[in-house]
Amino acid sequence: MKPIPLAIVEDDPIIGESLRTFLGEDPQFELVCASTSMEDFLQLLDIDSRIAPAVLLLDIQLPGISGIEGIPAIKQLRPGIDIIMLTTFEESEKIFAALCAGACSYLSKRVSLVTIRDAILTVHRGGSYMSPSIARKVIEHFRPLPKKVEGPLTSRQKEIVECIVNGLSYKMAADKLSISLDTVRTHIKHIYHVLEINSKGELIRRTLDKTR
Amino acid sequence: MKPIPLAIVEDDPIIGESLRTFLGEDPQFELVCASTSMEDFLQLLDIDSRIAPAVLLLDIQLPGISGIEGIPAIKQLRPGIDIIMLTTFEESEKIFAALCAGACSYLSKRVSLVTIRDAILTVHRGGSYMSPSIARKVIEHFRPLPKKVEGPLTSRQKEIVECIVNGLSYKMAADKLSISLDTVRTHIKHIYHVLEINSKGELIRRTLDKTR
DNA sequence: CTCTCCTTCGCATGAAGATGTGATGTCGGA
DNA sequence: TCCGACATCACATCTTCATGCGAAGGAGAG
Repeated sequence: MKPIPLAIVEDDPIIGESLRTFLGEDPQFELVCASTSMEDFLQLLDIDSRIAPAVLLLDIQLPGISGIEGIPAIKQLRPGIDIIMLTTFEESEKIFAALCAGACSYLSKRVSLVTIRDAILTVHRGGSYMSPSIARKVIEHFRPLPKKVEGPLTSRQKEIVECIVNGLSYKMAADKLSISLDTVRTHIKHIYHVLEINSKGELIRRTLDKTR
Repeated sequence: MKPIPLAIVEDDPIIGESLRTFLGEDPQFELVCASTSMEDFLQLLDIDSRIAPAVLLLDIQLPGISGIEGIPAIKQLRPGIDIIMLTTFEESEKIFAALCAGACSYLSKRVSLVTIRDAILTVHRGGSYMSPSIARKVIEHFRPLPKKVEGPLTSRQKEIVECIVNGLSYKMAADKLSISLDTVRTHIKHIYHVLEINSKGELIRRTLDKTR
């Protein structure tokens, strides 16, 4: 098992030192880089392409460019890198923003070094750490369709629409639903009247807009 | 602290019994309902509106209507309910589908009863349980815009596409852009070739999918 | 300067869609 | 039992699309 190339960006000297010591001595990791600011880190990655950490421990609160703001740049320089955010406080909004920006996990700095070590291993295996509250927020965010705008269409009509939106022609829809082409036409006519539209394009747009 | 009204839908008699016993004896919970099928559970909720569990333990694999399939109906009858999926195997795809459908957490049946109890409490406090692997999938799913898919279209072609997606016919697009109908056709032909599609519908879908 | 890409336009044909009129059969409520 | 909503099918007509072929002028690269 090759050691996991690891990078740390942390401006707090005490926490930084403790991370470097603990993780640096662990043969599972190879500490390839330890910066105290986003600027330094980005410059390092830019000038030396050999520095290719697999996992990055990143302080969310940094002087200058913050951890969150730096994520896009990091991802551009090292697309495959897994980023674990280190947070002093569990500020939901910021952690959430970090996840959106491209972080794949986060940890409170108050957790034990062993936990951090385990988190790195987990992330490197393709997993992710998430606290219950953040997990809930994430779930609810990526599923913003609890209130389904009840379409005034009958169930059969919805089936027709689904076929059309999925790219089927009238003929193909007719085959799929085992009805005649003319019946499909009739349904479409009714649907257009109800929705007050008059083209396939509008139907697709309308449906796609509401679904998501 | 009032006990948390709890419901269980689990067809496995052994697991169901162990859940009912352990959770039923815990004063933190009030077991208001324990069904062995989705059909039974939905009927119960439908005929007796007094049954209002705050948290539902739901087996993902049920005879008849599965746990996942039943979630929308459950949410319709009891919109505020928090659903914890119980899974025998950690089938990523199914768990993911469940989360999409409206579950807010999940647990392997192999975890301890204490863990299940804690999960219920966590979920009821507004949190969520997620395993590392699922957490990672979720994060990556709801953030599908790390690589901005640069449309391989020329600026003129993008104008054409915009017209079409906005519901204009070729004729209307031609008027709007002050070019001839045949020119619009030509552009569309090129666009179709480049995008490897062959219908207006696909163009609209593709464009709408990428934009958001 | 030649070559390629982009934009513009024309013509032609067959397929797909939009829309009107009309008909039959089922099902559930008034 | 009659009516209305829904689903099914047919025929007709006109519009819109998809797609092939061909062509000309301008901008930029080599």
